[in-house]
Amino acid sequence: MKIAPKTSAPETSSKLLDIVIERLKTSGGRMTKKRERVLGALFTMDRPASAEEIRKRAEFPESDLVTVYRNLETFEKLGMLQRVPLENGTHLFELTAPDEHYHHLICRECHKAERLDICVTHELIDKAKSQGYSQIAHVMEVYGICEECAKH
Amino acid sequence: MKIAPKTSAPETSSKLLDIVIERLKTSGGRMTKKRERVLGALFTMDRPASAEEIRKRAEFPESDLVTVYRNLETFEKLGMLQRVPLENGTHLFELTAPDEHYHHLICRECHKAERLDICVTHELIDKAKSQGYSQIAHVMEVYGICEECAKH
DNA sequence: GCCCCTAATGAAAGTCTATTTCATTTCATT
DNA sequence: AATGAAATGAAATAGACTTTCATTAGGGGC
Repeated sequence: MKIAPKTSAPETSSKLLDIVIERLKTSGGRMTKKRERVLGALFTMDRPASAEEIRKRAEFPESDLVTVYRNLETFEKLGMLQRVPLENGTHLFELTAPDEHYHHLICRECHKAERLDICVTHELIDKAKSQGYSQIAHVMEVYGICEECAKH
Repeated sequence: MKIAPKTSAPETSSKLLDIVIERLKTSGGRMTKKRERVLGALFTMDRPASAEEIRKRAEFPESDLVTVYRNLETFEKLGMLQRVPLENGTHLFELTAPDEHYHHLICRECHKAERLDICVTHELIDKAKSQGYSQIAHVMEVYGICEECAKH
């Protein structure tokens, strides 16, 4: 399956679902029953969730966790799914608008993550404090391919 | 081993090593030969490194990776070590000034991480671009204990 | 210097998220 | 319906990190 390059398509009034389906077709992907259920699960979530939570929400047997992972990977490559890193090295997953990405306020204990609409560190922390969060920590890391690696 | 509360001690001219040792003693910890080697490794690093890299630098046999992890955990609890999350869910580690923390510019390929002195997202990205990084992505997440969890 | 308590270590097994392999099934296009 | 590639299922694997438990060794008190 080839994955389409990330184009900032003109934002029409079509829903996220339509965009996903369109991108899927464009890239040679198919809409299967399982994939529909995973998508459905992602759509009903109001916050990022773990692969395991998504499996349950899609009403898949435990053995189908691998299908969830594979679908998440697909949506990620389509530029419509974001991986939210937790402090323990695991991830939550969430559908996004095309090629968008979000930041979150994440409970260190229950891992509930809620989306934030600001993107500046001290504002984020103020926001967290004002919402009653304690023991606040944050990560902000920039990833990229360095010039040296880009040559190879 | 009890861990001392994070106090912002008045910044004297004492070196980082002295501070680590002092905090260690205060919290009931000991300075062992192995710990000295791990600390030594951390001190000679000019950038965050993986536990495995630290093991090599400390000239430990492979079986002592667990000792590295345990020491990293100790230093982290002392408020003098930061875990830098990578995109793949693993971490790099780096000594920090007491209760400080840093952000980094990390190569998505070789995982080389260099410290940044700015803390605002768009500035970070501009900096990354100006340094020739490509395929730039970043994470900025805020972690904390939510009010609900704090009650339990 | 010697005791003694407790922290730290060593070895090995265990956890857990996530990925890979490969045979089989299923989609969607012709 | 036939066909070729994509998706799935089952099971094994990867890999970072943790835990258990017996043993060793700091370092304060004497």
